[in-house]
This record gives sequence, structure tokens and C-alpha cells, in this order.
Amino acid sequence: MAHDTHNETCICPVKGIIDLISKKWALLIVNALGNHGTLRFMELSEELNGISPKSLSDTLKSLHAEGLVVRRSFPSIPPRVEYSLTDEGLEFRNVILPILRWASRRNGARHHS
Amino acid sequence: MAHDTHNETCICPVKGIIDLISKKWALLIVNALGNHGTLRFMELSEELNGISPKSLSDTLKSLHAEGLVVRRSFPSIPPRVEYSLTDEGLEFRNVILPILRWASRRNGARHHS
DNA sequence: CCGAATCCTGGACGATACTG
DNA sequence: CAGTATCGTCCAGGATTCGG
Repeated sequence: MAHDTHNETCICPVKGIIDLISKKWALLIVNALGNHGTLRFMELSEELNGISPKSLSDTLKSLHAEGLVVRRSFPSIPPRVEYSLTDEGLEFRNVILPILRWASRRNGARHHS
Repeated sequence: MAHDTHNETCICPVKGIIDLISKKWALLIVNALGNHGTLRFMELSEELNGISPKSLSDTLKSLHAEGLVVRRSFPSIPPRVEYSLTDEGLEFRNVILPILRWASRRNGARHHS
């Protein structure tokens, strides 16, 4: 047993999202998809500098499971898989944008060597 | 390789905050402090259902290191230590509030059937 | 070439006991 | 009361390999 097997009680409305937010790349993925509308796996890989394929894949699955991201695969050769935000994903993006903006302005400001 | 294992270049303005956000309890602590203004260690403990002293202590240190939380200790017996948000902490709280609200409304909604 | 599946490790998190 | 010390567990995430 361990972490949160049964914790559906108190603060749990936000728990799913906290778990998501806690993923290192989730916000940046959502933001990237928000910026570009639709991106392929590789494009996301390049957009998010330094992410490993597994992390990207995992995070995309989580985002998909939460209903924030759509995955569309085209049976072509070479295969083509496109990711984009659902309506909820767009809402989510709107609520996280202030954070990203605030964070970058803040760090930009203190960026003094 | 061995070149830029540490991609401190592009998305890094937000990295510190992402690390913070990634902490399981950080948002809830900030929110609690925002709601109550000032809380003691024990009060936070009770407010955040199920957090361990170590996690609380760790997260408070991170928040303090990021300049979002103030720690004031009174040399009384028994000891009294109060935590509250800095100005930046308040700003931070303002940008995370939409997330928490959105998350709880969203989950509240889908818990409905 | 695109993307998923496997393996492994660091560190986050929890439980408990203990000190000033 | 306010933490620290210690120990153990678990999982995110990086490196790598595999399938198509």
C-alpha cells in the first residue's frame, strides 16, 4: 500500500489535476498543443527540448486519459499520429497560461547574473 | 554526447516553478495560506489532510527558497512558527486559483451521475 | 523514419520515532 | 509545538531497444 489508494474524500476534486500538473512536462505539452493546434509526436519532441520519448508518450497518455488531449492516428506509411487539445484541454490551457506567463516574466526579471 | 545534458536554455524560465508545481502539496499549501493569511505548522498539517511532517517541512522549505512563503518564528514556549505568503506568493496564488477552481468544478461536474 | 515497450535509477513521499 | 532523523517504498522520467 502506499500513496493514495483510497483518497477520494477531501481535496480530491483537484487530485487528478494535481497529479497531472505534477507531471514535469504536462503543462508544456498542453501549451505547445495550444500554440500549434495540432502536432505530431516528433514535432512535440522537438518543441519540448530534452524530453524522452517515453516521458512524452506517458504524459500524452495521461493527458488523454484525463480527456484533455485527442490522439488521431493515420494508417499511412510512414505512420502519422497527431495530437491536439480537446475542449477541456483548451479550458485547461487557459487556466495554466497565467502561470507560465507569470513564471517566465518573474524569472526573466531576476535573470540577472 | 556530453554536450548539453542540461538544457538550461529555452523553456527554463519556467523550470523552477514547474518543479514547485510538481510537488504534490505545494499548490494546496499556497492555497491554504492564501485562504487563512497565516498558519502555524500544525494548522497546516490539519488543513492538508494526510500530509506527513516531513513532506510539509520539505515543501515549505522549497516554497521559502522560491521566495513565495515567509517563515516567522517566535521564541516562546511552546514554540510558535507562522507561515504566510510573500507578495510573490500572493501573485502565485492568484495564478493557480483558476486551476484549482476549474479542477474542482470539472470534477464536481463529472462526479455527478 | 515514427512511435511504443522495456529496464533502471534518483528522488519524492509516507510512517514513525525522537529532540529542543 | 515544531520540526529533524531515519528508513523504506514507489513511481516519474531518462536511456535504450524494439516493432512497423
